[in-house]
Amino acid sequence: MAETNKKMQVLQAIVDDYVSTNEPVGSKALIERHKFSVSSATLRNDMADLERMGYIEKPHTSAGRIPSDKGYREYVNSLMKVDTLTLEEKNEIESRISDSVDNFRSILKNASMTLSETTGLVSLVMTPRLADSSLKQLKILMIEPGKALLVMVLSAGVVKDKVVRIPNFITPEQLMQIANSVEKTLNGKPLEEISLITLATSVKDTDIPESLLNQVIYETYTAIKQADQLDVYLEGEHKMLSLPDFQELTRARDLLGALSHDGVVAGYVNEIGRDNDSDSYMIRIGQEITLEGLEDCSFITTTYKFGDTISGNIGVIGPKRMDYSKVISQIDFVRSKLNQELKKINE
Amino acid sequence: MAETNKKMQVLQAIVDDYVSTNEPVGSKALIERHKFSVSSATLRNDMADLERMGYIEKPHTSAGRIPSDKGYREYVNSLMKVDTLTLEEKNEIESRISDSVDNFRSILKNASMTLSETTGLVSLVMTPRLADSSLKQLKILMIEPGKALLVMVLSAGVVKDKVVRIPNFITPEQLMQIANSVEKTLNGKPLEEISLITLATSVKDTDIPESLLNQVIYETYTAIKQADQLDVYLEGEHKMLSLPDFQELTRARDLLGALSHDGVVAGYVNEIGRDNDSDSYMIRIGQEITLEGLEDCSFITTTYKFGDTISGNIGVIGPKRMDYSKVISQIDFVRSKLNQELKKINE
DNA sequence: TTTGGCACTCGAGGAGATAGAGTGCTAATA
DNA sequence: TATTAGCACTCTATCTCCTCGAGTGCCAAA
Repeated sequence: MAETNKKMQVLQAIVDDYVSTNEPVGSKALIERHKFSVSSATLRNDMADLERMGYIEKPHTSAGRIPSDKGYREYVNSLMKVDTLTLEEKNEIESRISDSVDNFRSILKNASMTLSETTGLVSLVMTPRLADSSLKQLKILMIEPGKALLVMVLSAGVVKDKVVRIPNFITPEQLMQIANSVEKTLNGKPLEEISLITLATSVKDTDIPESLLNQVIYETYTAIKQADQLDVYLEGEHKMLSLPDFQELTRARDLLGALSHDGVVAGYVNEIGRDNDSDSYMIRIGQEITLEGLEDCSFITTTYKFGDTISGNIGVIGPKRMDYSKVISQIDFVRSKLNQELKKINE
Repeated sequence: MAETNKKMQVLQAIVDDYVSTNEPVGSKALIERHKFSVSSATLRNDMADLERMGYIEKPHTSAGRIPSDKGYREYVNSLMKVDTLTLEEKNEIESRISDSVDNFRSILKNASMTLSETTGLVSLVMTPRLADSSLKQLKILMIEPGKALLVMVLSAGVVKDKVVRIPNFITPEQLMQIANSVEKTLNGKPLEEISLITLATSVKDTDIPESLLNQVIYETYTAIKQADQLDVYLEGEHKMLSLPDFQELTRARDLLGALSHDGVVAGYVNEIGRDNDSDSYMIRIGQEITLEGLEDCSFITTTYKFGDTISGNIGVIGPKRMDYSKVISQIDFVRSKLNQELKKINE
């Protein structure tokens, strides 16, 4: 066990070095940079073992070693030390975050940009999953004959609206009547429990012709379902081009191509974050990522909170070879500031 | 004059060839591809003249010629022939555009993606400039004590909303009263004419304490001003990496870096499109573009219409070396379909 | 178990050498 | 006077060859 421990120290040193230099690390360089009390030959033996165990690999015979996915995984799980941000870093983040316009979307976008700037990587902030929030208020306003505005206030204060088409000859009074019934039934209902049937029964005892009702009901229903749509703020894609990891332009091309499907990326992040206790970090490394074109990347994501019940994802996408502990602490700080900021607008 | 005409034919051939091959074009290649009834030596003389006149230049002594910015400009202004899309191309565009969700933002985004896909370049679609539209309806809804929702319906059917903070102790009735006064004054007013003073005078004969009024007025004012914000849908940045022009990664980096400031790009496009009669094309080539990092690009933009009065920009950003006439016809078709689609949702 | 020593491997990068496309210029031609 | 053939020259892209050096694995000694 003691010897395993020793080997893990070597692995840790290799990952640290490789992350900071982006060069395959050899036994000699390792001795120089870290004060191991053994010779390079001994280290070579350990490294050969680590390779046999699958933690590291060599690009070619006469090169140093680089961590494998498994190596990174081990590093992330047990080896890396927690990094703390300097005061300047914190101030920088704090001042960036705090000068958002006080509007939900801007705050998220701003948080995403801040995160990308501080990490130098691609950042990702997603709007909250609303499926498990509930409808606090529903208003239907007549805009003009044939058109109405549906305003939904969800729990935790998110507001969504949609212009919907209604029969031309519905009068404002009739609409109001429908609206009142619908509102009464739906207010407070979790979004997921709302179905066409709930809606239809809510208005069945009015004296408005059914043909009129149906269209309004249907439009309302789709509007509610659409409210749940995930938006994603992906920032800093171009920063990947500056990293030594994606200098090969075919790689860079594939990478940016994959990132351009932000919906796909968001869906994936949503997936891996689905049943995760909040506050913890989801980390996916290299081949663990099942998205085409992102096999050389790592995802680090966590959740931010908006109100008591709903939460969204925030994180970064970077090369496998990234400073995991630093990035995690950066995400962590941005996340906490984001939480504060959101709390502010939510009273 | 006839000889100038001849030279211009040569210039046209050079641009055509260079655009399609991306290789400096030499006198011999030119003879082969186009049926000029002269020898390569004669052509060489003409080319030397064209170079003296500034229309073409050579990368180095023993290479062929490439068009200069001035050369492209001449080509675009007078030489290129109008391209027409094939039926398949039209169908492709049409089917893509027509399956948008019927919601303003989605339609614009979808148009942008379609344009990027068909041209293979970066597309750009901006939300309309609303400054010269007017406020058709203003509604203020109480969400909960201390918070209200401001809904603005602008001329041409655009809807904007914003959650605003109001004094805690304002009652729904008081808010309604304020709202009524404000609505009465503002309805129909062009956004530009609305000022804090207009707002303040609109409510001065109510019996609500001024301190309450002020905050509501102020929030309303900023909300209205913010409604004018330009959004931009920039799609397909990564496609630039596939073009032979940006194979040098420093170039690619600069380019994508510049494009990542979508606000700046949008501002620029807005600027050049400001006083332009609709339906015409704004074309900016190479150095004509005053944005850092985009000196090797060209912008082609035009306007789409939403309703009778307001309009937004649509266009592409590509390398100087692009098939101008083809791209223009592609933009044109997408634009016309977009106009149709927007008309549909606007009744 | 560790270490020094040694032969071996392989890629990065530099130095020529060559081919080929293109040019400008001159002198002959219609 | 405009056009053309011919020719010397230029420059880059590409290929091959070579060397350097970091790194390895393994063996034998400590």
